[in-house]
Amino acid sequence: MAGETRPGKATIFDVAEQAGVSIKTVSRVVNDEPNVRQGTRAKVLDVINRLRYRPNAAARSLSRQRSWVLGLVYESPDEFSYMKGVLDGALSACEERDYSLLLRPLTLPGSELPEQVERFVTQAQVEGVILPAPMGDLSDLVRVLHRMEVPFATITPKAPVAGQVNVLCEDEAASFSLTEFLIQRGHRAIGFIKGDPGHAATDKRFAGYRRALVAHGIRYAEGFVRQGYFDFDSGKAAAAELLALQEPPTAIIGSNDDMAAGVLLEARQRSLAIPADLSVAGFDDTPLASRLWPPLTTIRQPIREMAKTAALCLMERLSGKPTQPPASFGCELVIRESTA
Amino acid sequence: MAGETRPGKATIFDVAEQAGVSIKTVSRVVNDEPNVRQGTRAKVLDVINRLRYRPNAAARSLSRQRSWVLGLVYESPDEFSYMKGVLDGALSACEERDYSLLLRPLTLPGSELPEQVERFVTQAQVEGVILPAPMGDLSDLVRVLHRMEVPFATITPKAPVAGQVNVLCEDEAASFSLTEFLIQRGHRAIGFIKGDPGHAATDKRFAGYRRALVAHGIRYAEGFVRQGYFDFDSGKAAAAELLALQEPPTAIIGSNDDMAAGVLLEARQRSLAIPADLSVAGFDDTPLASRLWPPLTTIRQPIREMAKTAALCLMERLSGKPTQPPASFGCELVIRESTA
DNA sequence: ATCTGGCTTGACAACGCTGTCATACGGCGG
DNA sequence: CCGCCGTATGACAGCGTTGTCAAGCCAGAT
Repeated sequence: MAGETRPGKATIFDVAEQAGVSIKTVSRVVNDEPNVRQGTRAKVLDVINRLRYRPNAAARSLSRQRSWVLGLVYESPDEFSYMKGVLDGALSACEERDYSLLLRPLTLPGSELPEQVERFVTQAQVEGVILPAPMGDLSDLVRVLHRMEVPFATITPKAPVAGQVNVLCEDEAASFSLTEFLIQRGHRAIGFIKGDPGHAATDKRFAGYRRALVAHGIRYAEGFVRQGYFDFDSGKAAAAELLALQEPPTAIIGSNDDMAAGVLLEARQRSLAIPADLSVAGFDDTPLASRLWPPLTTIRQPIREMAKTAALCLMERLSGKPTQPPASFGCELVIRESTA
Repeated sequence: MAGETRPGKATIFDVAEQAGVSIKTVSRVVNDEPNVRQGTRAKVLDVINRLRYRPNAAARSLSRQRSWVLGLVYESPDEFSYMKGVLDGALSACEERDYSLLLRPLTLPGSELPEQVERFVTQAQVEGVILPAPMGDLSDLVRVLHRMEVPFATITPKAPVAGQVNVLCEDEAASFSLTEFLIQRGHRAIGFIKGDPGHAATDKRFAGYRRALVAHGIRYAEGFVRQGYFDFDSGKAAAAELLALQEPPTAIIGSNDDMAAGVLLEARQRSLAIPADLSVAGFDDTPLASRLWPPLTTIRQPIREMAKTAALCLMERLSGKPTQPPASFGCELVIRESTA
C-alpha cells in the first residue's frame, strides 16, 4: 500500500483516482448530495481521510460564483468594547456557517468612503456587509452597496433600510428604565450627556430619558442636557459644565460607559463623593464599567447576540431564503454602586 | 456608443473584446507587467474604467495558487485593548499590500486546538498566520502549522521560533525602568503581580523588576510577588493578599493595566489613598489606564507597530523575498498620577 | 538584402471544482 | 420479452484568471 506521496495538496482528482470513481462522485460526497450508494460514499470518505483532502476554496468559489465572505465595516473607537461585542457575534455566526469575515475599519468624516467600501467589497468578493451603527445611516455608503447589489445588515440604524436586514434594540425603553430607576431613588435633577448625533442610540436614549421625566412629573430642563460624542473626553467636558451649574444635577447619565467614566473622573477631580454627592450611570456594560470606582450602574445591551443575528439573517438572505425581520432586542439594567 | 449593458460583472473577456486586444494583454495591463505599448495600455485602461472591471479574486487565486489571505489566531480576553492594537496593526499592513485578514479567536486550554487551526487554515486557504502571545508558545499549534507548511509570525513569544518571523520588544528593559522609577521615588517595598505563566511578557517583566531591585541594592522578597493571570480579578485578588501583609508594600506593579486596575479597586475598598498610601503602576497603556482614578503610570508598548511589522515581514516571506529578522521594539514609560 | 534579437501580442492550456446532461443499471407492470 | 422509470454514475463544459510558448514586427548589425 503506497502511502500518500505528498505532492503538495491532494485534489479531487487524486481522491477520485484512488477511490476508483469519477470526480463528480467525489464532489457529491463532499457536498452531501443525494444519489450516492452507501458503499461508494464510504469508500470515497475513506480516501478523503487518508489523503487529508480538503476542497480548494478558490476553485469552489469560482465555480459556484459565491465566496462565502461577509464584510464588517466599522468606525474604530479607542474604547473598543462595543465593537468587540459586534466582532465576537459576527465571528461566531461565521464559524457556525463556514463563512469568512473580513474587517474594514473606516475613519469617519470620510469623503473617500464610497471608494474605500467599493474597493473592499470587490477586492475580496464580499457577498454581504454588516454595518454597525452609525454605518447604516451613511447614505453614501448605503448607496454604494445598493449600486453594487450587495445585501447588508444594519445594527441599530436610525431608520431601518428598506429591503435589508435591520437589527434593532429597545434603547428607548432601556433608557426609560434607567432614568426611572434614578427617579425612584429620589433624584429629581438628572443630567444627561448625549452621544454622537450620528448614532440612533443617541436619539433613543435621550428620548427614553425625557419620557421617564415626563412620566414622573418632572419638568424637562434643557440645561441638564449636554452634547457628547461617545468618548471619554467629551463625557468629562460635559460633566464639567453640568457640575459647574448653580444648581448642579444630583445624578448624571452618560449615553455610554466611556462618557460615564469621564463623568466619574471629573467628579473625582472636584472631590465629589460618588454616589453620595453624585450618582452616575452609563450604557453598554463594558468591562470598563466594572473596573471603575465605584463600578457603574449601566444598561446591558445584548450586542453580541444582535451582531450574530445580523450575520445569520444576512446569510439566509444570501442563500435566497425568505427572511423575516428579526425581533427587537431587549436590554437589561445592571445596578452597581455608582448610584444611590 | 452602446454603454455597458450591465450583464452582471464585466470579465477580462469583455474588456479584451471592447479594447480590441487579447485577454492576455488585459491581464498584463491589470498586473502592471512590462512589454505593453503605451497606447495599448491606455486603451485597455480606458475600457477597464468604462466597464468598471475588477479582476475576480477567486479566479486569480485559483490560477496563481495564492490567496493573499493572512490569519490572526488569538485568545480573546475581556479587556480587548491589547488585541485591538494587534488587530489594527495587522489590518493596516493588509490594507497596504492588498491582503485580507481572517480572524480566529480560540479559547485556551484547548485540546481541539490543532484541528480548529487546521480547519481555519484550509477552509479559507490562509497563507500565513500571525500569532500574538501566547499563541507562539503553544507547541501543538506550532507543530500543526509546520506540518501544513504554513509560515507564521509570532509576536513576543517566549522563545523565537526558528525559521519564522518573530517580533520582540524590550519588555525586560521597560520593566526595569518602571521599577527603577519607583525606587527613585523612594519606594523600597515594591509589590509585583505576575501575569499568566504562558506569556513571555510575564517572565520578562518579572525579570526586569528583579534586576532593578538588585541594581539598587534592594533585597528581593518573594513575599512581595504574587501570581496573576493578566485579568482584573486576579489583579484584585493578588492586591488583597499583598495589602494584607504585616508590612505591606508601598507600591505595587501589575504586569498589565487590567491587573493594576484590580489593585486600584482593592486599595479603594481598603480606603487607601492613591498614590499617598500606595503607588500603583501597570503595563500596556490601554485606554483603561487613562480612565481610572488616578490615571495609571504604565509602560507603553508599540503593539500596533509590532503587529504591523509582523504582518509585513510575513508577507515578504510569502513573496519569497529574503527576510531579515525585525529589530526589537522599545517601550516607553508613561508617568501619570498613580505613583508618588 | 539577410540575419539577429528585443519588444509586443495572442492562442491555449492549466488551476480545482460544480452544473448539466447523457448513460448504465435494475426492477416492474403489461 | 418490451418499454418505462428512478437511482447511480460519469463525461465534459464552464467559472475567470495567469503562465507558457510561439509568432509577428521592426531596428540595427552583418
